[in-house]
Amino acid sequence: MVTIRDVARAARVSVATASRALHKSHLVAHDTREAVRAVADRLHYTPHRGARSLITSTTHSIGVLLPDLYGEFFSEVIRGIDQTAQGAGYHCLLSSVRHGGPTLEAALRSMRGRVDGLILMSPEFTGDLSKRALPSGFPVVLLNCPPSDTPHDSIAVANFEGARAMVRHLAGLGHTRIAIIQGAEGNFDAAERMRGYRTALTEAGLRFAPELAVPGDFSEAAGDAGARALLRVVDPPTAIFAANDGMAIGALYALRDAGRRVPEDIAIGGFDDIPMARYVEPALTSVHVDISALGEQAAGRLFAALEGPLEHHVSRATLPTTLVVRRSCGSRRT
Amino acid sequence: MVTIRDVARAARVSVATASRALHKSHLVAHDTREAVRAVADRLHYTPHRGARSLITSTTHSIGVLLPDLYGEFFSEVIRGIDQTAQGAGYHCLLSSVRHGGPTLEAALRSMRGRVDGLILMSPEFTGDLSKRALPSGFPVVLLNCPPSDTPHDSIAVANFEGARAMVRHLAGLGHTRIAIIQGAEGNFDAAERMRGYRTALTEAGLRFAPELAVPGDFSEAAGDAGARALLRVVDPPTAIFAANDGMAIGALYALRDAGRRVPEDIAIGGFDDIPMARYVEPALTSVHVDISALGEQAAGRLFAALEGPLEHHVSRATLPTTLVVRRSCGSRRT
DNA sequence: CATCAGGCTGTAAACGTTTACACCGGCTGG
DNA sequence: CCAGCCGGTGTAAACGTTTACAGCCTGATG
Repeated sequence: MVTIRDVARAARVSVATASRALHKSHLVAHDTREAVRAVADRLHYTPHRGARSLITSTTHSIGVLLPDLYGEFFSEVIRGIDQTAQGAGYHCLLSSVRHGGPTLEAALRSMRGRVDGLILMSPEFTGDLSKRALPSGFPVVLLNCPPSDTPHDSIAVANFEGARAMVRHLAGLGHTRIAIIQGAEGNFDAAERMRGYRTALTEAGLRFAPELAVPGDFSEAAGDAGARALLRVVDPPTAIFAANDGMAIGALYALRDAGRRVPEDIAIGGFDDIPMARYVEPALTSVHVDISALGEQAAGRLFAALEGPLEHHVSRATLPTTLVVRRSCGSRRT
Repeated sequence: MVTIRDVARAARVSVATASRALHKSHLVAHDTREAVRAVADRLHYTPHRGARSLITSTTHSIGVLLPDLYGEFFSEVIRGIDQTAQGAGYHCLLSSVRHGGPTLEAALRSMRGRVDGLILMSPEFTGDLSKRALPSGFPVVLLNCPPSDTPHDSIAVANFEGARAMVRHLAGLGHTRIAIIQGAEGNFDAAERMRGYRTALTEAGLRFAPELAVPGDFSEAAGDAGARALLRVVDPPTAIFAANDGMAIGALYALRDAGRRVPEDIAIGGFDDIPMARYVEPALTSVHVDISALGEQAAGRLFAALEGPLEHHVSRATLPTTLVVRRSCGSRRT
């Protein structure tokens, strides 16, 4: 391994000068600087990050903690984060907290000392984190986490408003029996979408019917099963709001299989507006979320906190959603 | 920040004993060890990774370099890698090499000194990497990269065999005008699938017709456009092989829009077998790839090289694919 | 001419670990 | 009773950086 000492020796300067030439350039004479840089280049010198971080107590990396990774949702989030991080000269240390695996706290511990800040996405996160696992004042941005009293920035998708808009739209089309296939149990996004559903029902003067709210877990299979269950209730729904597009597509499959026409017999709406939504048959009405923007903003907030930790006050942002009407809800052709 | 000195002082032992108590436990008396650990716990001590890596010249992280992140393909790969890495006590430093962004070499440089090994996925990778950007002997596993003469392990999906099996199947159903919607230009996966397509044609006694090979880029929109183009050729195809499922779904959309029935008028096959494939209408015949296994195996190979660098010889593995026949190709109902 | 400023460079001390080496008892075996 | 071993512990040196401090030289100012 070639160290800065080797560079200094080869360039016939001291290590101090070498170090300065490489990144505090204004303190060193022009010729010396160029000479050192040439030598460093020739020797393929790369500074040892560990040693540097020992001195500066900074790593130029951020940690990204996600729940189990699946679907294009996460790759979009990661893309947004990574893009912003690269722009700021940071690296992303990624870790997923799987259900069976090590706990959130263990994951946090293992990241301590490796990262300057953290983006934590944990829709099932219950709240009391920073107390134990993190140095107080450690920069953290919460992504789609349930609100908590911890003093951290947070960014979330407007789940409530999006779901509400969808259900309001369905009600506006004259539906009175509107069902929901819910997201995963204990999931914050799922809970918020459910809340939006109920609120929209009330606002439309409709009563919440427990038999029209079936459980799900965001998978296509759950949408399939959910739709089948809904077809069996005594006074079946004329519209179904699936808490994400995957389940909506599963539901489409089940309805087709049962001989129901969409949207003529029954309307369907999803959530997320994944790219595929407009290509299924019928094209899926959904709630559009700019997922990579979610990642970008989270990273952006984190870097803001990192670069200027002065006068930082906790912010809670919400990423807006927009209703995208296509054929599956029957309002008009798109 | 609480250091090992603090722990040592609080436990009334030397730093050496403290250090040993924490991970070379057999060298220290039972009581001392427990005492030190209790203190470390109470103080929330976490070792400074930089300092440790300075001594051991090891980081316990691996770098993961991916092309632009999109679709569920990548989140699956990452999932597989991360899972294996966590099992081995490693972290993943993730970076994507975007088209407009910094070059592959820059990305490699920025990872130097931060990671013990590297997983590089770059279907457009041209070959001459290790020479300059990496210390020689640095453990690298290549994922879906074009074969090169660099002395690195590599793992790839059996693109050629999968595509060949698909096209052979279509030919076996009696189709003689079989088209392909190709993957991205310059992409190795795409090229291999194309090669499988041509080989299968030849094996079936069919002639390659250039007008039946339209370009694409793995996106739904490209599948849409590709299918429309294919409908316009003078003697249109009776079967289409789309180089991935996204394009196949785009093609389904276009065909439906043009009033063609699938599979009665025209058969369709995809590649990847994404979860959604079985839920579209008609259910999509595809080539199944266990994507997360790809990541797992890559990580596995890397750790094998890291833990025991002795007697390591370059290996090239191929992840098998299986043809999944569903309704879209018309052979039978599933 | 003496002094001083300021640009440039070098010396050496830190940062938090791990570990080679030395040390110190107490026990065993001759 | 002594030599030697061994389990348990401490001291201090390394790892590769950054940076405070000091020093040197040149040129300008009094």
